[in-house]
Amino acid sequence: MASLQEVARRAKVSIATVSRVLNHSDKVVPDTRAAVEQALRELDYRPSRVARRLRMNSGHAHLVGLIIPDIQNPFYAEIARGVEDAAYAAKYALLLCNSDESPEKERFYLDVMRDESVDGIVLPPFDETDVAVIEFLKTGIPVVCVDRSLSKAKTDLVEVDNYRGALDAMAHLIAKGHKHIGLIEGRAQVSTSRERRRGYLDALAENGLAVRKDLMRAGDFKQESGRVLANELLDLRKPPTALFVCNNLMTVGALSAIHQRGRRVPQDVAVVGFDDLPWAEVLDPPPTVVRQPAYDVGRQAMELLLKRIIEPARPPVTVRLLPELVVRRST
Amino acid sequence: MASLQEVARRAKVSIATVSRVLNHSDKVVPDTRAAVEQALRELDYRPSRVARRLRMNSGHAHLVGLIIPDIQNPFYAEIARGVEDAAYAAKYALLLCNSDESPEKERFYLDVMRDESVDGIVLPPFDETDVAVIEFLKTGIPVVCVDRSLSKAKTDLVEVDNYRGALDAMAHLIAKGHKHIGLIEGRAQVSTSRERRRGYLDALAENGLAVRKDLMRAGDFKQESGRVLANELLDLRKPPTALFVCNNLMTVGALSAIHQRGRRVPQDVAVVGFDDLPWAEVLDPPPTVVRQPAYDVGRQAMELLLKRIIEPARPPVTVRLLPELVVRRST
DNA sequence: TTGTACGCGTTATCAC
DNA sequence: GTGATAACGCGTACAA
Repeated sequence: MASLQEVARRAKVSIATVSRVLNHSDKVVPDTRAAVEQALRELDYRPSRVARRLRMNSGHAHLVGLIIPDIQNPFYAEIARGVEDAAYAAKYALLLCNSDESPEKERFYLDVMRDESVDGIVLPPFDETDVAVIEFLKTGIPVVCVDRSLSKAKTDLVEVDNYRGALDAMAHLIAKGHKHIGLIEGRAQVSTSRERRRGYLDALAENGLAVRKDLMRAGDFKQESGRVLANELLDLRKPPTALFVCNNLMTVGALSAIHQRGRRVPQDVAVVGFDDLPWAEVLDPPPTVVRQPAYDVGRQAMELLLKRIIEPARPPVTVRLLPELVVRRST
Repeated sequence: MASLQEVARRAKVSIATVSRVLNHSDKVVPDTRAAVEQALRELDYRPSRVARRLRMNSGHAHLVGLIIPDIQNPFYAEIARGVEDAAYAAKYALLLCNSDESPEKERFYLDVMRDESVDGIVLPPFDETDVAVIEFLKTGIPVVCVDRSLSKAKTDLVEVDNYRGALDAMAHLIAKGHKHIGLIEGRAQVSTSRERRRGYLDALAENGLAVRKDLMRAGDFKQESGRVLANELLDLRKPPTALFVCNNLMTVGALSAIHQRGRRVPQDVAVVGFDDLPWAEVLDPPPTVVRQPAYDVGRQAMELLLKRIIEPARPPVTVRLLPELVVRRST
């Protein structure tokens, strides 16, 4: 744990000189430079990121935060991976936190980010009006939203065309002849939910299909709610012949509910999910899904963040990526 | 971003007094305390974790590191979740990094941990002789190993009884009448691989079954290697009738290879995996696995770490958790 | 080209 | 009880 002081002493120079050979490699004569470098090596010197961060105003921490709702959700894990890869490529470290879809945890970690003086953060806001995030913007620390957007603030944003994805999913189901399609959506206040629901409704309307309110259920993005809501739907007097399930975990829940009832997919009920599932090929059945390019979402978000750290005043940009319908055997 | 200075000025006291009302709530008369607290509120003061960390020697960062090989692997995601929950409960933030089973990335993040002066780290070492981790121990920053152990250093450790797990898996297969059991293991230098292989061999020996070297293959813990090695084994002149696959991702790879060849599980080949798989009930077939209590591994590791942070000199302890054979329909 | 000295925001040790 | 003040390790004007 050698400090600049000790290195300077050993090299018989001042700390300023040591600092100079470390940073702006300018103006230092080869001789002293060599001496300093040797001392550096001998003491195995490593600069303290903490002291550096305290000294520099901001944008030099080489540390960014990522707050995701659930690290065990493969969709977010993939985003995290994209962010991580881009961060690592730029030699940035990542303060990764798990908000558990809980505003309190989100707020706690947002505070940590601020108190740690990170260079920026990326996160999917809890919902469209996430006050904790809005509040955080005041710190001036750059924020890039991913997946979900904020309604009353403009930040950099990387999202997927959820409306288009829902349209594709519904078109596919309708082409298969389904007229009664159940919707299992997520929390209504989340931008992705709103867009997917809009796609569901528009697809119905454009194809002259009636909207049945009893076929529309809202869950919480978790597996259990997919199970429960699928059961509710299938218990209906006039059950749907197909399900459009708006995220990966709820799709698994729905699938397992259908299995448990001894019904067959897709013969008895067809299912289209949102988000691809890992190991889709060994699922029973391999599910048809709207695949989101989650890795790219993360990667591009991090790249946007790096640009903004360098140039804080640049106008916010929105990157909208295209989802892709992957037809497998659940439809 | 108000500092102690500004709060002090506003409350017309010294920074020492402000610091006192914040920390040791001792010795400060109600009047001044009230004034300070009001200033604190008005300025929305938040202490800088960075400055605090620079000042305090160690053990007060309220920040710990977690380095895992692959955040997209559900086993590690579950460990991470356990660590995270225990950390959050103690109001610690987590610097979570993804080493990608790469020694260089591991070293980079280890350096970050050191340079950030974290209070401690938890990680599964790359292998038994992981030099980067051994080196890191010299910093004096507490290290808790999870899942995998170090052969030439004693640290706190939370592991699973891998030998017992392998024994159970093999006993199950042997009871089903299998005599030619293929082994797909991970990198040999990893403690978990060694133990599982030992279980495999001992089970064979104890049941008077011959060891066939051609039935033993080593992969890299990733899905692709499971696929490739399963194919190699099934291509054998005398292929195994059952597979013992030593981690989750390789199990998925093996399963998909078998599917692709049009063979049935378990009729043509039985499969036991190590590590449970999420959504096992919707897999085809639901796999029989040796389930590791990954969440508890993470939780207990973090609890061990917290204890060590408080009491750095306590003797290292090893916690060994029991795995559980979950019999489903792949055997 | 190199060295001195200050400040970043804390905590802690002294005096008063 | 409270207030100066000295660190912690670093970057950088400014002086030499």
